[in-house]
Amino acid sequence: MSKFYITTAIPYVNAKPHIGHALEFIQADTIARFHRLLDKQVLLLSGADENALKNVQAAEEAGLDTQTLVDQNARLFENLAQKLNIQFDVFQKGSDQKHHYPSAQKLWQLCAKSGDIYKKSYSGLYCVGCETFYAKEELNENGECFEHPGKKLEEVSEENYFFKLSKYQDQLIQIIESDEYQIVPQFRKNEVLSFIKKGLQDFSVSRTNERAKNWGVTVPNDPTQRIYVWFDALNIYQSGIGFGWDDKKYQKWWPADIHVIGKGIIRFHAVYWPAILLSAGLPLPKKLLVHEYITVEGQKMSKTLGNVLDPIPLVEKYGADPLRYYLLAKLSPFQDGDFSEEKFKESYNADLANGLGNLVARVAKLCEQNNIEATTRSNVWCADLEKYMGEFKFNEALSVIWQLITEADKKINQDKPWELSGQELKKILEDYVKRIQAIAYNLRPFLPETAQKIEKQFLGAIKSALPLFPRI
RNA sequence: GCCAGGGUAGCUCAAUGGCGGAGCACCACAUUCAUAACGUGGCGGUUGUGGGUUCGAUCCCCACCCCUGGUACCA
Repeated sequence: MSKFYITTAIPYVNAKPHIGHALEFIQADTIARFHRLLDKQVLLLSGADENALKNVQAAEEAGLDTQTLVDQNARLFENLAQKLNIQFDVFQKGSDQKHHYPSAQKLWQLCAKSGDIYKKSYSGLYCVGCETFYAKEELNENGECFEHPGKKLEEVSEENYFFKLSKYQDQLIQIIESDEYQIVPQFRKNEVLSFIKKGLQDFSVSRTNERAKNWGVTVPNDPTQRIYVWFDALNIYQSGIGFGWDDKKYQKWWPADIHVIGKGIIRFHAVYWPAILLSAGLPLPKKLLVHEYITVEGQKMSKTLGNVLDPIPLVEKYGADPLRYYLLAKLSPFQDGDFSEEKFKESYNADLANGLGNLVARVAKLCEQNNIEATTRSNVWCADLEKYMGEFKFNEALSVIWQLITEADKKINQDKPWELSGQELKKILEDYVKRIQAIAYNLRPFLPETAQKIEKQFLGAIKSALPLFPRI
C-alpha cells in the first residue's frame, strides 16, 4: 500500500480562523479522502504557527501570556476542522517543545553543517509598528511604510544569522522547471521561476531575543537568538511526522506528496522551503498546490472593513456539507471566488435540496412503496472524476457528479415508474438504487456526512427518511 | 513602478482563428414518485476600451482602463 502525505498551510494563530482557512482545510481533506478511497495510506497534517511575533503582539493586546493565547487560538482551528468533518491525522503545534523544538534545531544544524548559515550584521530601516525591516523601495514617498504612515522609521543595526539562499538559485530553477517539485497551477510556477531568475538574496533566519521578545525556538549554540518564524514554521511539515524525534515515522511519511497553500505564501513554500531542504540534504516535497482567495460579498476580507467571515456560524446553521459543497463546487480552484450568503443559499436550494436531496427522496419513496431491498453497493468512480481530481478541479469533479443526478431525474420522468408494476417496475427501481449508490460513493470525498447517510439509507430495506437538505 | 493572473448572459463560469455555450436566477408549459421539488421550452450577449494582422478575431499582435496577488528579513 503506498503512502500519501498531504498538508494544509500552517496558519499563524494570532486571530481566529476565517472562511479562507475553511476553504483550504476542505480542499486538503477532500484530496486526502479521495486518496484514501484509492487505497492509499494517507496522512493529513495541519498545525499552528505559534512562534510568530504577531502572536506575541496579539497576546499583549489581549492581556494574556503568549502560550495561553496560542493555545486558545490553535484550539479554534482544530474546532473548525472538527466541525467541517476534516480528518487531521496530526495537528502539530509550533510551541510544542517536546517534538517541534528539537526538530527545528535539527534542521538548523543540518543547514549549518552544509555551511549555509552564517552570521552577518544587518542594518536597515526598521518600522516599530510592523516590527520589521523595510527596503527604501518598499516605502512611500515620505519614507514611511504603508501600514503605518506618519511613523518614522529608525535606522537599526543588528547581528543575525543568514541562510545562503543565493547558493541554491540554479538548483531551484532546475527542480521547479523539471517539475521535480511541481507547482500547480502553471501560472504560479511561471511566477516563481521569474522571481528566482531575477536573482535570490540570502535571508535572515534568526532574530535577537529582544526583537523576538524571547518567544520561539532558540538557535542551537547561541542562546541570544531565536529561529526566524518561517524557517521554523515550514519545518512543522516535518516535525509533525517525526523529524528529529522519530526517525522511523519520518522515513515512512516524508517527503510530502502535496502541500496545499494560499497564494500569499507561495514564495516561502516554492523558494525558501526547497532551498532549506536542499541545504539539509533532505528529500523535496513533490507538489505545491496553490489556491486563491475568497472575497465576501464582492469585497476583500479585512479587519478594518470588519467583514472577516467566520465559518463557524455558517456550519452551525446549515451543517458542514452545504459549506463544503459551496466552497468546492462554486469556486474556481485557481481564481479568486466570492462568498455571499445569498449565493450560498442559492446553491443550497438549487443543487442540494432540489437536486441531490430531492432525487434521493423520490427514489426512496418509490422503493419504500414497492419493498425494494439493496444487497450490494455500487462503488465506481464516474467518468472523468479521477481526471478532474488529478487536476484539483473540484468544481468540475462535482459538476460531473451532478450530471448523474440530472440524468437520473430525467430517466425517472421518462420511465414514469408510478404507472408501472411487477417485475418491470422492480427492475427499474433497482437501476435507480444503483445510480443513487454510485452518486453517494462519488460524493464521499466531498460531502462525507451526506454520502454516509445515503449509503446507509440505500442498503437493506429502503425507507423514506427526513429530507437530507430541507429547503431554505 | 515592475512581474504575474483575470475582465464573456443579471450571477458563477466554459469554449474556439470559422453562426458565441452551460448551470443558476427569471418566464411559460407539462407533470405528481419527490422538499411548490423533477422535466420540456423560452428570455437573456457590441466577449473591458481603442487600434492592428486576417477572407474572417472573443481568440493572435500593440496601446490603454479596471480587478487581484506578489514585489524578499509580517504572516
